[in-house]
Amino acid sequence: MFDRFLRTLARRDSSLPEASRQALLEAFEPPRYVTAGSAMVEQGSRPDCSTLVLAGWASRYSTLANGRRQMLALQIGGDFVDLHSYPLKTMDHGVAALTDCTIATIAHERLRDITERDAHLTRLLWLLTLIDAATLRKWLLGSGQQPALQHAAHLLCELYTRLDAAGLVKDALVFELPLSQEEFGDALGISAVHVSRTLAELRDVGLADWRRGRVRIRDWRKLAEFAEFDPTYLSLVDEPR
Amino acid sequence: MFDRFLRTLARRDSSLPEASRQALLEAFEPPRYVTAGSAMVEQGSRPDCSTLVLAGWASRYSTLANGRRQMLALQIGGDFVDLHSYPLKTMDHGVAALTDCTIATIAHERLRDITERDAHLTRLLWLLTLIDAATLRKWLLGSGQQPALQHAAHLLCELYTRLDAAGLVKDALVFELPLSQEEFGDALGISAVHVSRTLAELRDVGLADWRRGRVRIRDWRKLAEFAEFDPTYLSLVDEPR
DNA sequence: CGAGTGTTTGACTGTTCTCAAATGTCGTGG
DNA sequence: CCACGACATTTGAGAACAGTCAAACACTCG
Repeated sequence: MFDRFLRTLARRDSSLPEASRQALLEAFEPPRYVTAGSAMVEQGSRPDCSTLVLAGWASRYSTLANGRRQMLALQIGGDFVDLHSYPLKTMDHGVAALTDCTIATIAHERLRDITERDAHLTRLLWLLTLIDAATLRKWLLGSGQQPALQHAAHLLCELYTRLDAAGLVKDALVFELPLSQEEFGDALGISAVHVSRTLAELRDVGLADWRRGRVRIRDWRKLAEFAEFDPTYLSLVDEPR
Repeated sequence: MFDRFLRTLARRDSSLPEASRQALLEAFEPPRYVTAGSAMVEQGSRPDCSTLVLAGWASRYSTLANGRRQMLALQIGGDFVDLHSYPLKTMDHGVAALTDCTIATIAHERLRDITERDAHLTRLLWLLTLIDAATLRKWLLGSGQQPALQHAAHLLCELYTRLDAAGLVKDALVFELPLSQEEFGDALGISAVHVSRTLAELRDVGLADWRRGRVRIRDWRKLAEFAEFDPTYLSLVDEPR
C-alpha cells in the first residue's frame, strides 16, 4: 500500500532508521478513496491533517478572479500533497484529484509528535517540502523564460523521472499521463489550443509523442538537452538495492 | 544588527522561547560585508553554511543556456537566502547581492545541532522555507496567468508588505526599490522594455509610481485589489507589541 | 448509434519581444 | 560648475509567440 511512498523516501534518504519509518507509517489513518475531480483540500482552509497520495494523480492549483487557473504541482503516488500545511496552517491553494486516488492522511498532531521526538525524520519531511519548492522553481523558470516547446519538454522530463523514481514506469521511456491538454496547459501557463500545437511540434521533431493518455519519449538525451533538464533538483540519491 | 531578523521571526512565531532565540543568534558567524553585484552563493555549489541578509537586497536566480535569467526570489534584510541549502545540499540556483549587503552565515553543523535539540526552533526554520515556497507559488501564478500589469502590481504589493513587516518602511506607502528595470523584468519574466511600458501604465492609471529607486503607492486598496493581492501567504501574525 | 468530451485546425487578435535610436540620470574629473 | 562617459529608461516600429473564437474531427461510453 505504502510501497511507492517508501520508495520515494528511500530515494531521498537511504539512512532513515527502520524504527522511524515504522513509526511514520503507523501514524497514518487508514487509506481512503477519492474520485476523479473531487477537491481534496480547499484553498483557504486550515487542515488538521496532511494528505499522502498512495495511487493516482492529484494537482495543486490556484485560481484567479477571472477564472484562469495555474497548476502549482502535479502529485503522483508516493507524494505528499500538503505536508506544508502543517507548519503553514492556512492553505494558499487547493488540491484536487485528477484521477481516482487512494490517499492516506496523517494528523498534524502526529506530525507534531514526530517533530518533537524524531529529529532525523523531521529533517526528511522538511526535505520533502523543499523538493516541492525546487520543482516550483523549475516551473517558474520555464514559465518565465522558456518558450512553450521547451517548457513542455521539461515537464515531460520531470514527470518521467519522478514516475520512474516512484517505481511507476513499466516500459522504459513510456508512461501514462492521465491529463487533458487543458489541464496540461494549466500546468504550463498556456492555453489548451497552444498545448495541442506544442505537442504536435514535439511529435514532428521526433522528441516525444503523447496520444491517448500515453507518452512515449522518442529520444531521452535530445529531449533532456533541449529542455535543459537536470534532475539534480529532485534530490534523488542512487537507486536503493 | 539582527533586529530585522528578530522582527521577522517574531512576525512568524511570537511564542519562540527567549532561550531558543538567543541560541540561534549565537550560532551565527560574525557579520560580513559583500558588495553589490558579487555572487553570494553559486549555482551547483554545496554550501556548508546558510546565509542571512542583515541589510541590503539580494536575489536568487536561475540562468538558461541562452542567457535568459529568471529571478526566483528577492531577499531583504532579515531574510535567509539559502536556508534550504541545509536539507537540500546542492544549490539548484545562485544568489547574488543586488546592493551592498551585510550578511551573517550559520554553519550547517550548527543548524544540525538545532534540529537535534530544539524542535520548536526547527519548526520555525522549516516555516521560513515554506513561506519562501508560498511566495514562489504567487510568482508562478503571476507569471503563468496574470498579464504583466497585474503581475507587476502584485510584486509591488508583496515587497511593500514584506518591507513593512521587516520594519524597513519609513513613510507609509513609500519604499526604496534599488533594482534596475532589467532586474525587475527578470523577476517578472518580461523584458526590460516591457517593464518600462508597464510601469508607465501603472503610473498613468494612478496606482503606483516608481522613479529613481523610490516607489510610491498611490492607492493601496485599488492596487491590492487590481493585483488580487492577499497577504495571507506571507504568514505574518499580528504586529508584535 | 448518438451524446458528450477532448483534440485539431484555421483565421484573426493581442501581448510581449527585439532591435534601434533618443532621452535621461548619475558620477567623475577637469 | 560643466563636460563627458556609462548606464538606465523611454519611445517607436515591426516581428514572434501565444490567445481567442469557432468549426471540424476523433474518441469513449452508454
